[in-house]
Amino acid sequence: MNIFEGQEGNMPFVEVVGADRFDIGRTFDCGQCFRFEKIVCSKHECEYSGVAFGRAVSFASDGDTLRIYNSTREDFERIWRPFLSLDVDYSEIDGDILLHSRGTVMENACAYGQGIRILRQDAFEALISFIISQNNNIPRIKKIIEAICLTCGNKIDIPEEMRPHLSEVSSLCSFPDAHALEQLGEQGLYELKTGFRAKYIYDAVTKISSGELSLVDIGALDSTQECIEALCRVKGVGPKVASCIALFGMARYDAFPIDVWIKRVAEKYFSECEDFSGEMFGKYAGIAQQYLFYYERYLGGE
DNA sequence: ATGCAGGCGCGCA
DNA sequence: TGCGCGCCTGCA
Repeated sequence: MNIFEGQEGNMPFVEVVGADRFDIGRTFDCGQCFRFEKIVCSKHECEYSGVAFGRAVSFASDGDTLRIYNSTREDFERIWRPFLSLDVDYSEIDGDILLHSRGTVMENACAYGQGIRILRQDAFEALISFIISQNNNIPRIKKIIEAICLTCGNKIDIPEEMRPHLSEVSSLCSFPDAHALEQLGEQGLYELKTGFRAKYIYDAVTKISSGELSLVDIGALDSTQECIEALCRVKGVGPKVASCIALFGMARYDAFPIDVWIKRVAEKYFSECEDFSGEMFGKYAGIAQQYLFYYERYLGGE
């Protein structure tokens, strides 16, 4: 994997050549993050852009070349390489998953989802986003998150050359911190159409800003099970949401979120298993889950 | 129109 | 301890 830097007017970019098992489209379209959109009229084969870690960024691919717009080399090393998990060996992971789950279902799912990367998102953003996701659909989840960012996130300045790489729906605001959300109050959160989740979000942000709950500490706990239990102390966070936060916000690859799609997978293909759980799939169960989820949801399992 | 969308909390045996 | 129901809202 070779890294190059370049410049378009005032906009720096980084080019990554030869990234193995990395598919932008699948990574950003598999439902793990809510602030990235496909750029329809892109001059690249595939391009997704959005906001993460307080920066507007665009990821564009042509063959095995990935271009990251509006990023310096330093940003790439510090933010985008870990965010995209480009330092993780997915051939080893896929090998381990297939070792644990022999059979055509997992083999097909693994092939179909080839190139999906579990992003390392900001843990706080993941906490709030997945509280919002409960009993909800993806377009509305995205709408609510955008409204939250627009209301109390910080405006992000971008070089003019970045414009064509951004989606119109992007508010160009950072995801707010716990303090900013707390200022909104439960009522303010409710007015952003969060519905019955307003009290859950408010409980989360008050626990975070008071220091009662530390995502850094939770992320450092020994076992993923402990992480999930600690996250479940927030109202409105149950096993599924906590597993998503651990998987997508803390790189706990053994966290295994069980949602309706995975329940369908369990019934359809693993009905003979008495105790279907993440433990069947080994230390990368969460990534196996993502393959199965993507396979069932976007291919209908056929 | 009614059911549903990547769940969870609560009340009730 | 376990299970069923109601929930904000928008969309088909």
